[in-house]
Amino acid sequence: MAADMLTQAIQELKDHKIRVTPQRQIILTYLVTHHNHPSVETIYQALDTQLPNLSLATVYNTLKLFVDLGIVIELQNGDAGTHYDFFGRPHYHVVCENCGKITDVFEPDLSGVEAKAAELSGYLVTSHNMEVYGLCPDCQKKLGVTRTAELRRLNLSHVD
Amino acid sequence: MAADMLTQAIQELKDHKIRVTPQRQIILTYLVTHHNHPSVETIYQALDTQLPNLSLATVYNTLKLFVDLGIVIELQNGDAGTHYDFFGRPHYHVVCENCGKITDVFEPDLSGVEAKAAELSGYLVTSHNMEVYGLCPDCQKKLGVTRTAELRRLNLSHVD
DNA sequence: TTCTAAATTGGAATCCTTCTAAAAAGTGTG
DNA sequence: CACACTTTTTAGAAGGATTCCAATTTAGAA
Repeated sequence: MAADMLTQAIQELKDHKIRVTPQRQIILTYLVTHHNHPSVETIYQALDTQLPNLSLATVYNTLKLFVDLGIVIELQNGDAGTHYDFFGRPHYHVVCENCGKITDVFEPDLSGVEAKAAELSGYLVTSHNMEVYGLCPDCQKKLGVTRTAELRRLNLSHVD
Repeated sequence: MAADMLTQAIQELKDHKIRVTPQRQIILTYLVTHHNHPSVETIYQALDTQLPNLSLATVYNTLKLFVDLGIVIELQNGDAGTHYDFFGRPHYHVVCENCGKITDVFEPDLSGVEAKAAELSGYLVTSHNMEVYGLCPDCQKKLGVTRTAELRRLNLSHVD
């Protein structure tokens, strides 16, 4: 549950001797309880009432910290700006190339990939990230595409 | 071979009724023959002698076009700026978290992922991208990390 | 060759992100 | 509890990547 993940993540900060400030707790709580893949701006605005003096720089700093710790991951969806996602459980993302929507898919089973990559590249592998692209159900309807029509179209022109 | 991939990619432009301009041909040729995952700036400077009046905007426009067509893919390596890679053969990338180096790994075998993601998300899936992170062999030496030492370190503090 | 839509150019403008210096707030010690 | 020290936050400036724009040029078709 959410509370567990929060305390676990806060413990992670303590383990690394990183100060647990109100800003960090509140940003972390936001991320644990919202799975909308927020941008920096979204987080900043959402927390305006809780932390009226919160600085954008702090949001940036905090997110970078969380990403370095592996608590949070970064994603791009074609919009300007980076989006963030609490990474409590391994999952990957499917991104809509039309509207930018990001959907979680919990079905990793990519465990072998890291070992294989390490073997082939000589890298000391620490993590991986997988992104799948396509059209979300809503956009399929909006654009009136059927699976076959879409496949035909993709073969002839590019998406604007 | 490279020449084949170039003509094939140019044919792709024609099929989509996209004009084959000198700028596009030259940028495409650069990408087909260089596998250094160049940034926009790298491409711009490399082509300065061939196309003295080339505009940065054209490089941006052209790369976006190629990405939309699926000829080229975008990657980030932690540096500022986006890097590009001709996608003649399916492969994925291993990125060094210390120096930003990007290494190709040709061993997809992720074919099932798209179908699975489509099934679980309802998206009409068109492509996917996989990135693996770690420390490249050079940085392992430079930093004097052994596999076990590194794993221990990763458990205790974050990378700066 | 001529015509038209598409592409390119170069510079301004925009927007995301980082930097900086000063103030504020944790943490440990005596 | 006060002190000293370090980390963190803040606000705004600065930086840098990318996009936008109007004017010019060009590719490709008729």
